[in-house]
Amino acid sequence: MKLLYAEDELAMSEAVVDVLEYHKYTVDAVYDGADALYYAQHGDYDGIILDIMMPKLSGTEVLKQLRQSGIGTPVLLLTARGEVDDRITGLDLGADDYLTKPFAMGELLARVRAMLRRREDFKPDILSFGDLQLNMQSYELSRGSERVLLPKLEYQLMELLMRNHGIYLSTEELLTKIWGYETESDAGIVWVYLSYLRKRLAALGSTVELKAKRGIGYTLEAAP
Amino acid sequence: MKLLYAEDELAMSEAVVDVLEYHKYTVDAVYDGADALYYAQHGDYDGIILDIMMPKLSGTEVLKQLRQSGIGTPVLLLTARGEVDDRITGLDLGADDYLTKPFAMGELLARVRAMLRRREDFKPDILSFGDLQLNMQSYELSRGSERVLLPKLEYQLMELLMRNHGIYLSTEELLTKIWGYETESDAGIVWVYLSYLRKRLAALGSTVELKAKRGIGYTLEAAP
DNA sequence: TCCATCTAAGGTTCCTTTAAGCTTTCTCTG
DNA sequence: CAGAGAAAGCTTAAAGGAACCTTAGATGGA
Repeated sequence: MKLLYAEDELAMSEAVVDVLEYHKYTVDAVYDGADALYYAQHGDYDGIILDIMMPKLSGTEVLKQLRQSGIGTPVLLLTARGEVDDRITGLDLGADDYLTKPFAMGELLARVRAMLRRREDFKPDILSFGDLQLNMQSYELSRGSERVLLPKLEYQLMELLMRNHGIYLSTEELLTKIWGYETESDAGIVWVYLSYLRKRLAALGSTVELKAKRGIGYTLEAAP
Repeated sequence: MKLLYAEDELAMSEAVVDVLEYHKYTVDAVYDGADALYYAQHGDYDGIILDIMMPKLSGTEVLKQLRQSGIGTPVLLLTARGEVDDRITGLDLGADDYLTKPFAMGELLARVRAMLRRREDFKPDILSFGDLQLNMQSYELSRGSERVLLPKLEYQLMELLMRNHGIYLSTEELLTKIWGYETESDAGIVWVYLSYLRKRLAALGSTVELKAKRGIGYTLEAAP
């Protein structure tokens, strides 16, 4: 799950990013409204968290322009106490939720989860494919009674592959979807993690194979 | 989906090309009106994006000459604010849509999608011809329960032939459409791949034949 | 100190291309 | 109209290289 977080106050931003990343989200942080708009339009995010008070472009303005350009990514607005008018404006403009500063991290997480769930219509907590189950709460990959706890990146890669089984995802796609829009890493890092995942599949004795197709990409395949 | 994008401002061009390619379009970029016209007439594009203000030949002039030479490829015009007259001219000349600069990338993408959809109506994920099916997501060619996973170039060739069954495609046409407009390879490589495909058809026991017509080209034919 | 992540390097595989020899079809000429 | 020659088309084997894979060890944060 990839989030964009726009907040101009640096200390605040770092704290929130830490918490979100700890909870396995991929987070791109930006520090003003102009960047927020640019990233939201160019990147491929599952959700956006916008502070309202920002340099260059306010959060509400970013939201307005986003919706005008036809981008429906769910947005959570952060409002300072007393900015009630902005809050109302935000909801009118198509925000999915708002949160008043200061807030508890737990509450932010709950709102983010709710926001993402709401959009997906119905998001089960367990993803299945072949003889495998991926628990999205505990990050455990299991086959019958065998189970492993996946590290963050392996989990994200596995989730992406399971959601798109049967469809080939290119190295570049995996790279930008997991490592972020403007990572400096190259294809090699993806190969390393694909290799890690194959090892996991083998260790679990799964019948699921991670297939590569030269020049096309990767996909999961369940042996008969 | 293959797009031609004509824009003289380099920074702008690069940004847009990035976004379009990220969204899986194949993009050829040119930087003046003369090139735009040449490429549009000689290449095979699903859509064309034309800036109006360009060196050598304006976007509207390019559009006019294109339509005069009987090329109906959908065109999206980019107009700077205030060039309203040009915009109207453009629509009269047969542009499919226009977009005023500056624009949001999301909006551009939406317009491009709409433009292509308008022409294509609906694009299925499975191409069928005779007793064959080609799965465009898994790259599998199948006849009943028999199936093969095609390598990239064989797949592209098969897709092209299936889309144009009954129409003869010349060696040069196949070469430029698959290997690209300015490849150094020659006809021989096409023959090699046609031969590979024949082998695939035989292995699947298909009734479909890949016919050659000397000096004309190739097409698929389903035996009764 | 442990664990997740990344870098680097060497190894492997499969796709693409080249090249060469063969067959078929067309055309030109006697 | 027959036959030679040329051009186009066909097939296969094998080289070459890019894409892919794996591992070991470095790095850095908790």
